[in-house]
Amino acid sequence: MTLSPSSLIPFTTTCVYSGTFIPYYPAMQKTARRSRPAARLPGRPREFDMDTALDRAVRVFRERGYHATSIGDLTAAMRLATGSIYKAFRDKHAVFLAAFERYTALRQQQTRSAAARGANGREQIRNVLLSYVEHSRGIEGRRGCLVVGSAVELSALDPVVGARVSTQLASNESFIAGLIRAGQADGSIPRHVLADDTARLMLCITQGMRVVGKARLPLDAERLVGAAMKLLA
Amino acid sequence: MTLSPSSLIPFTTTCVYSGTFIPYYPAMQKTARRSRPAARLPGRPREFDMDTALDRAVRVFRERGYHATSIGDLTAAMRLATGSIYKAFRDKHAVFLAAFERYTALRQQQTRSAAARGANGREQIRNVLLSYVEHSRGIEGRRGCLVVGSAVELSALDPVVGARVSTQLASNESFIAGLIRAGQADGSIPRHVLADDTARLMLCITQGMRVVGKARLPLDAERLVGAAMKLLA
DNA sequence: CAGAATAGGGAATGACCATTCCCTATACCT
DNA sequence: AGGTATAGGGAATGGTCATTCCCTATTCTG
Repeated sequence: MTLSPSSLIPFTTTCVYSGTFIPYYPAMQKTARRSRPAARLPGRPREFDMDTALDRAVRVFRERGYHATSIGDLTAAMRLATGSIYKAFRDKHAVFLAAFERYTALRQQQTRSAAARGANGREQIRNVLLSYVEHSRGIEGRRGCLVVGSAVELSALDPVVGARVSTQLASNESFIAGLIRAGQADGSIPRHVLADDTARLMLCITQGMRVVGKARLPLDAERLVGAAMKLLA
Repeated sequence: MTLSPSSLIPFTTTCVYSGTFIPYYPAMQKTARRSRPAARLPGRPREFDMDTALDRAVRVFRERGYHATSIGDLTAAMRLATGSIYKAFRDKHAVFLAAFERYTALRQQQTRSAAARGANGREQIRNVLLSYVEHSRGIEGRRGCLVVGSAVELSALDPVVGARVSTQLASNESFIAGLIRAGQADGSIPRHVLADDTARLMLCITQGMRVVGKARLPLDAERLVGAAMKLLA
């Protein structure tokens, strides 16, 4: 699969992934929306755990990006044979999208639970920022963020991934905006703070930390967040 | 040229580009450090303009990244035949490095000249931030930043590019730190502002804007920079 | 136990890509 | 004009990659 040749404007790409995304999964098992225990599907049951396999795919895609990851890299990381991958996913692109979903679901969970540990809006934002620094630092930071990676490597070439990335960023931003407004309601953040502008700026800060962390510059959580909290003054 | 397979830690890559970087350029012409007019080098002179060709390469690499850019994409963009590219550069990697240098030189120039239009440290920083937003917005923003792209796509896989990226980010950061200190000296920025911490945070902001802009979220210069200037309060 | 349906695994396939080869063209020098 | 040195350009090459094929294995149904 090749995504298309050069020039960006006019965007004359003959892109395969233009239409609505259909989550394929040939004979998807275990994701049944039925009541538990899930009614057995016909045929031999899948032997590997989908989430475990996707976690491994996530790791490779985070480290190598989309284009530098070969099916061979995926078979090694996911511990599946070529045929098995193509039995479970339409193609490499589908593996990537599934990995992306898995990644964002886990990250969203981590961010929300960091926020939940704060007593008021202000502390919740501080915790979210601290959590971002921790994920952008050291080994974890070097591994990279799949959203940032997709934004940079694929947004302009692949409309499907581009849409997912935008959705994810918008969701992150509005989560922060919500925390700011909550803080204004509970009195921990002054009324004169512009929630939307500040949230967008904080989105830039968090995504920027992932870039800086990937480039191995050291990030100090207390110092960085300490400075950033001025935005809520 | 393939950069290496999977796992990041331990980083067992057999990377070709580990050693010191030698700027190759087989029979580099015109970059002669001699006095003008440059003494003619032996053989047929190069017909194309190196900077023009590199600007075109920069554009492709910004839009498509390193791995998704084929030699065919480069020949089309640079308007050179395959053989001519390999006559002028060792390989694709060398084209990329030359393009990277060209890009960072131009960007540095643009940023410094934006700063120069400010009357004091505070206004210089405002101008730098405004300039970053303008470059991260719209068509230019969608085209992306080669430094951010390299950080995300190559830093972990390619030590040579990784080092260049880190150097560039560090240079951007210390430029900002310098402006903060200048502002404190000229009285436009309070003494209690922590120059280094604030500069690092502003580095995150600028790099984050490139990510957000690449994902096509709209960026409003006045609103974003208005919020960011609180960091200098 | 036969049949249907799907998973596991690995070899085969066809396309594409980075790089090299080689022939031609153009400069300078004597 | 002949020699040397390099550039221009495009065809040939060898390797890699995504994808398909096909054979085997395992489950459920009747």
